[in-house]
Amino acid sequence: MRLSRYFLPVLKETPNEAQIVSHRLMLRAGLIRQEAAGIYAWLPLGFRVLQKIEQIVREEMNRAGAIEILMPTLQPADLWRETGRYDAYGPEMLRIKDRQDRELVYGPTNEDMVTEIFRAYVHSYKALPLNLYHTQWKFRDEVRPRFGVMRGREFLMKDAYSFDLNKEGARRSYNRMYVAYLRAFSRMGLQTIPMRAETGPIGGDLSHEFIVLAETGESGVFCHKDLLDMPIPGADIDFDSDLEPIVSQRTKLYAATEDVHDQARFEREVPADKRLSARGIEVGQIFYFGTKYSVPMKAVVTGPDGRDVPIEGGSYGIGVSRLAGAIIEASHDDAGIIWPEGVAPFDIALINLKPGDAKVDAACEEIYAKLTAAKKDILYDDRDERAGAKFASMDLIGIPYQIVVGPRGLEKGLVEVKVRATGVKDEVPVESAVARFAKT
RNA sequence: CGGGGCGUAGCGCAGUCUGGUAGCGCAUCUGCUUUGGGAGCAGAGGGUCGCGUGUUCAAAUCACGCCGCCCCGACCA
Repeated sequence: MRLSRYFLPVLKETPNEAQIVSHRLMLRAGLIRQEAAGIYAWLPLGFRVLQKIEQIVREEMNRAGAIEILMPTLQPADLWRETGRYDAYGPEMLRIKDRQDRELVYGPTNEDMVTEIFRAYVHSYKALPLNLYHTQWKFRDEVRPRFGVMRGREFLMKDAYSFDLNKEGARRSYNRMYVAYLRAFSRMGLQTIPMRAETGPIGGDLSHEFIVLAETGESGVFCHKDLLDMPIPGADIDFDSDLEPIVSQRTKLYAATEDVHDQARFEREVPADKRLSARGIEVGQIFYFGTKYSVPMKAVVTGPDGRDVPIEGGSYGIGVSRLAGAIIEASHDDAGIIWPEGVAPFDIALINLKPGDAKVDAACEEIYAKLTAAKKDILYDDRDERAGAKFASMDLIGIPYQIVVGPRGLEKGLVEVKVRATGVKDEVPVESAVARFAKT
């Protein structure tokens, strides 16, 4: 993409509504535009990041055996009356009437609807386990939206729903999501720690929040430091195998958010030098809720013994739009965003320091063409701007690598390759710059 | 929803207390000079001062009402 033809409205100054660093940087780097309290438009660069995050989540969900669908944002109110949630959900749920006076809600979540879909088609235990998911916009009319996309009212969420014949099956489904989440967040450059979470009226120990440690996190968190060094399961992990060892290796160590934190137990179970008290951002939550929806909605399957049983369910959410903010909170410096490679809007920034100079233009065009042919996404700054302005905006938008091409270096046949995260710069011949990125 | 704050050009702000024909910086446009870490000079364009009602000869400024946004708390992907 040539920057001269792109739409990248970067701001030199910070709009005064933004207080936390991720919000400030998202506005300054031209990722989002606020349209109302807690409601944002995604500009080209931000939309690319959102799509990268969504795609990683999709790949890991598919790998874990979940099946993608797409449910609507608007849902009939009657569906919510079946489970009693129409009244229970409260003013956080946006209620709408259409021209025929039919009642609709803008979905804050999809347990009711997915259960409706399930019961319409699935009647045998042989079809289980089943896990259906989608990534769709949600609306929750938060009392106090804040921190940009970190706590918006409209937000993009991946939500998955598992259906199993019994508790043992549900546990296996839960474990699959647990492992898939570890992998997904890791691919986004995030270190997450699964922590025990509130489970609601169903109880049990089957709910975890996935927490990213960050100073600006909304909740206090407490855990065993060894959780920071746990290996992430590889792409070759067999999701049909028994995942319990991977899960219990973590769950046996203390980890809790302040909501469920037990200081006495923390001190009893964790040696003093292993105790970590910090702040964190919740980027995902998984939980098992049993027959909470299947009973009222009569989502039953016929078991091997010929009797109908309500399915055992779980749901699993990832805040896709929130992740864009959370990643920035976890990865930035004074100059701007530092995108991890997996979610960067472009792979490489190509900076032409002197557009109009035949040799510099030719070198840039060659690099641009070759790396594009190598399937790299390049943001080519071909604008007629001063060098300083180009460096500053590329640092701000945080593309992981910069290739800087100017007349001074080209005299010696060299271009500069800069790593955004470390600031390390190498002067290398054009061919090696291309080779360095074309091979991976 | 309780408490606090803000709304003046695309962005950041001054002007409001003490009413008198709306200003600064950045950005934008034109020209010249510059050109390896957010350039300089000269010129230009851009505002029903959030909206409404009232007070007044006169309202960004005073009064009342409304709307929007931000921050702190109670609640949540």
